[in-house]
Amino acid sequence: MTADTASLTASRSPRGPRQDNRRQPLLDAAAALFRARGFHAVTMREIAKSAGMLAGSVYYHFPSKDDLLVSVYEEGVRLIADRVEEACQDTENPWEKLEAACRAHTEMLLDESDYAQVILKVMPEDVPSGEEQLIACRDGYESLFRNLVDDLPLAPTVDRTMLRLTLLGALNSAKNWYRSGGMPPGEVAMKMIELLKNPLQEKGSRV
Amino acid sequence: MTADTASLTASRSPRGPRQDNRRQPLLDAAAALFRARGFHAVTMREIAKSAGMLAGSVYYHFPSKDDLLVSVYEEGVRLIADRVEEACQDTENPWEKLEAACRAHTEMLLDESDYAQVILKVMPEDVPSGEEQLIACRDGYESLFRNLVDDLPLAPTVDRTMLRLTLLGALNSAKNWYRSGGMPPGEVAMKMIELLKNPLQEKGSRV
DNA sequence: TCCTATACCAAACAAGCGTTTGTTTTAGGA
DNA sequence: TCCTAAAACAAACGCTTGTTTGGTATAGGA
Repeated sequence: MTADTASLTASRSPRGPRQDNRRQPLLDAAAALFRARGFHAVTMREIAKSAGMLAGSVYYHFPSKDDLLVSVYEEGVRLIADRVEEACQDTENPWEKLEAACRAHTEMLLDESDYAQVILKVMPEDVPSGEEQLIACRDGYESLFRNLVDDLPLAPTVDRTMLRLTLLGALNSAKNWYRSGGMPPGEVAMKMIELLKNPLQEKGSRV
Repeated sequence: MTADTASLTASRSPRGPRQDNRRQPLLDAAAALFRARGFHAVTMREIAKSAGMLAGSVYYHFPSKDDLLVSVYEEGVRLIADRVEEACQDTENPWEKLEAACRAHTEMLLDESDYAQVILKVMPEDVPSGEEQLIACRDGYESLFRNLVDDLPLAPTVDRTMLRLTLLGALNSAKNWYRSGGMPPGEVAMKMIELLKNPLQEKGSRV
């Protein structure tokens, strides 16, 4: 029983004692550092030290710094995508679906996950050897929002692509000014959506 | 006469022959490289080579890589601010002022100036020794948009700070997807403003 | 023409980088 | 208890980095 669960938990080779138990702390450390300072400014020695080991030891778990970043990035997209998809399932109303998705998206990017925040800090072109992989990963996530916007009942003049890009651009930019302790991230998302939904001038406004 | 114009053209010391005639090409080369690849990914040797000199020679014009970046960044803010302020002066209408500003802003960031695009690519925290300087510089520019939004006749429920952040965030994010040859940058700006001004649902829409 | 500050080159510097190598510790299965 | 694979260390590798140094061509003012 214990042997079974152990072998199922292991991610690579079923043989030998303790498998990959330090891989996750290493990813965590890398995620925190990449998010805070970007890909090029972080060294393997820093990542290793933050996980309690030496630089050379990292190469037992990851073949290169680029590969480590790709793993962090993909985990980040996975986490935020899971969370957003889950949030969408609470309602059938297209607007409420989009709002829930934007709340979840913004909460992940502003507050909760170093992994998700790496997506905003590290650009695919920063990592030439993994650029295509990162772009594909990010595009896959964004297609989620494309579907949500496509399902919206909108005035026929509205450009849905531009709406999606405007909305995501505005939400993602919040990481440049957001400080925890003030308005919660979910409220940031809702306020931005309200700005887009409602007209800026009152119907009967004077002047 | 020629002596007078020469001494006025010189930017630093009025004594001695040919003054700083290679400083500008150096800044141009740095701007192009920083914009394309970011601060940490670009080396002094690349910048020097792109300007037709050797790495050590750059230090005759700039005391450090950080200082070089700060000079490029400040020049970028100066260029975009001048252009935006100029664009605002063509009208007295608050909405038209903001629209002209956003058009100019977006044109600079998407098309015209390597210097201006450095502002989006390089984050102040990438350059610790110049962080405060860059932040102050950027904040000064953004206060321009604060004034423009403050002058808008808006419904009293509209949060003007959030509107400014949403608008600028959306405009700036266009550099992530914009490709020249398609929609012109000015139109991108106008479409985003229209999305914010007008309601997304038609007044009498069914469903 | 001589002089001086300008503007660069050529070469090196120390430090730090990502990565490799060979060895050692460690823990579980037999 | 012994064995084996996992997972780490310690040290070095070759290379690149930002920067410094000392020397040199150059061009205008006197």
